[in-house]
Amino acid sequence: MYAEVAVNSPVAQPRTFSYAIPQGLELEPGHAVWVPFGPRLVQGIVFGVTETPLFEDTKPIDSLISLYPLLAPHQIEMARWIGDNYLSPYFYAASLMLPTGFERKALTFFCFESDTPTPNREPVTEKQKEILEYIRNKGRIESKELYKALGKRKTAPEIRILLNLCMVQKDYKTIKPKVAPKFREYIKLNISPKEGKELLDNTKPNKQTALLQCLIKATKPIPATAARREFSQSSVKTLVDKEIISIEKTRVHRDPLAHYSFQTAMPPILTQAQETIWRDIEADINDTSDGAGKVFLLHGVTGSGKTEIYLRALEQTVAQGKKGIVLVPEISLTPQTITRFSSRFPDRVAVLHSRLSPGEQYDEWQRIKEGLFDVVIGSRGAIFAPQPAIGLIVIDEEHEWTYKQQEQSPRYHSRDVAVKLSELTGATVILGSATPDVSSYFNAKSGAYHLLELPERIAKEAKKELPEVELVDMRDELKKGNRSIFSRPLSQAISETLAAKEQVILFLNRRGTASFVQCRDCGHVISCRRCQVSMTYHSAEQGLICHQCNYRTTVPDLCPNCSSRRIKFLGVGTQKVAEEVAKWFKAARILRWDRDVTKGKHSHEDILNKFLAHQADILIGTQMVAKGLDMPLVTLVGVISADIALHLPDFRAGERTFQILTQVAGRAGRDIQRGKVVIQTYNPEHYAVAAASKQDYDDFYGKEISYRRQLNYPPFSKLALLLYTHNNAERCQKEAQRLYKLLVREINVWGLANTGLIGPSPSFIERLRGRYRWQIVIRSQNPLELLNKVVIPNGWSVDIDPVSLL
DNA sequence: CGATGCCAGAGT
DNA sequence: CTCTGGCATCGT
Repeated sequence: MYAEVAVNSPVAQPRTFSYAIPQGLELEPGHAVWVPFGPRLVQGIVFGVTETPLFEDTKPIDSLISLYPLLAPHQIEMARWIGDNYLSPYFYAASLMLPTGFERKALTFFCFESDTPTPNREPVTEKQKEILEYIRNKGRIESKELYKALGKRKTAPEIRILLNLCMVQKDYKTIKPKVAPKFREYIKLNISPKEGKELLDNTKPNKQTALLQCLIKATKPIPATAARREFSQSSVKTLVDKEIISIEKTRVHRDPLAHYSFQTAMPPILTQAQETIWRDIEADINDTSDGAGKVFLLHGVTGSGKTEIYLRALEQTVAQGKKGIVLVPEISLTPQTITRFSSRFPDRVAVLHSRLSPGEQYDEWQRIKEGLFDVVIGSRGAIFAPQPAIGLIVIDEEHEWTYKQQEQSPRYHSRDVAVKLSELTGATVILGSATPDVSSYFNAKSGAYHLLELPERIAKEAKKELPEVELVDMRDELKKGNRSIFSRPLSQAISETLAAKEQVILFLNRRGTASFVQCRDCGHVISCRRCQVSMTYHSAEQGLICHQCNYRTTVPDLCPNCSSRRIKFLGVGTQKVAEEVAKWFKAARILRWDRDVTKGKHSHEDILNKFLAHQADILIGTQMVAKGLDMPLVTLVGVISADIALHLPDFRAGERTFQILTQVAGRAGRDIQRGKVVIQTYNPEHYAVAAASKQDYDDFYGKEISYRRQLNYPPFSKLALLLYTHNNAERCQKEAQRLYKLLVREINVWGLANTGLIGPSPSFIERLRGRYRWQIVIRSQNPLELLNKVVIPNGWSVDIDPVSLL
């Protein structure tokens, strides 16, 4: 029998490699194994078992890593799908689903075998004798150590000859896993309490008897470390030697929720609106026939009760004997959120996210696989939790781009993985958002997903109303001589709110560093006439560059729109805003919340708690302040500038702006007070800003989707972003141009008329960590058509369905 | 990824 | 001619 194995190596070409299964080894798909690969031993995952090999000259599998398969059959299917669709090696795709710390390496050793060459041919050279002598002295030596001592360049080829002559032998040693189960030693009494008491009565009191006394009285197991500390090492050891006590190792679980306690909560009664959509979801959860589950897109404004629907759906799923996975954005994984879920499923909730320690991740994974949890709640990667019998997947705030892995090789999107998972397992999927991703909404409208709407906030009285939004045209402010970053309506509103002892959030959408160029009089932004994206100012070249098509131009002296001379480079950060606030509102206590001040593990929590406790009046921050957190005392939200994200050279700029403005506006007045939102902008007439100020998703969607259709952007096409990075600017550009030509040729050869290329052009972030970046975007109905025909050269990264083109 | 092989350029 | 650094290639 033969196994198809995905090996831990970045090879993309053959996706699995064939190995012979040694006699007596029972293998199933999903087993983890060690296999010889090239000159060393690597880890692999068995993807399939066959009678005949797909490759003639197979080597045998070295050994088994896990006694039981680590992956379920549907997970192997998933790994295949991820590998094929995101163009990543199968092993990397599979390792998303493996426990933390699974990946290990094997060391290579050489040992002395014989003085005489076995196929007795040529005499061994002096150099070979020297190496052989060295190895003989050491007996067994690690390859790296040998190379360090004798020089790799000279030694490595000679070693190969010595191996061939059977004078030296090679073997491997696998290093220990980085993460392993944790054990704690407990003391066990080997005699009955009665015998113990008798013993105490007949012995003179000392440390040993004190310990014994303690053990007899104890109601729960006593850890050995505590006993040694309390009563001395030797007394414990002596009692062990006398066989009165023994030390037992017990597996302990590193539990991220160990320090929380939850009160059981009862489900509230659903509102009429909730009840209506609930029936659709309930029907699909109860439908246990084979085939894919439905994908629901739950579009509901902030405070409309989406979470209660998720909880209901989870309860129904559990009632069907199945389990659920809930994804929330990393930033929302607060005690608030976890409590909400845990109080409905006491002790049945596992959490999984990257801020847990490796040990915690490992233990949660193990226990999830054992089926101990009804609900797994976590961030992006939790979609791969080994939850048995998945019946429901919830993705909250589905429009969030943290669900897309961007930085590392399987550049997957959790939403798309969830949809595939539903296909494989029949699980129901609920995607929830107040501002759905345009592509998701399109899918829902076109019938691929099922659209459910919750149009109203569910609360009493004033709370039910959405906040009042005021758009402030900053051009008017300038005309009236106000040059500060606060418009008069905003500074007045801040004063009033502070006077009422309520809280303010100031939001600044500041991402990246490059500025855009804007006319101070008419608000006109210089943009590329071919791509309709704003052009970026580059100080090095003192000019403007389009990051989509590399079109270059100089900064005009006069505004092309109104001929004003007042053309400015724009860009203000949270730091600057904080300084200004301090200057203008001297009495206000200010708190900043952005990436600069959230380095530590609990810093998010600390800042939030401080603000919730009203130890600050004004919270100034970036995206983080916009997320779905309840801050009851906040009655004013000020958006310093709605425009920065708007002019990023990305076709999703409008969507981003709309989402972030709508989300941040939703922070105001979540309690009894009616909230107020002030949005400052130079583009009050821009559809994304205008729609956000009305909190009107349909209006925004209508305009955005027609723009996408017109310019053939997703969802009307699919994109793939090819990125090349290099230390040398010129080589980077050359390589990008070379691949571009190659791609053009392939498109012509295969007649892929509907495949378009955008670029090559420098990335918006031109240089990152000292490396230059150039990119090419493939745009077609299916970029894989082209990508599967070309071998993407070394050094390029491929991102299918990129979430950003920067 | 890590071993290997090949090539060009520097030092002899 | 050898040594070195930089690469492309290979791996079942």
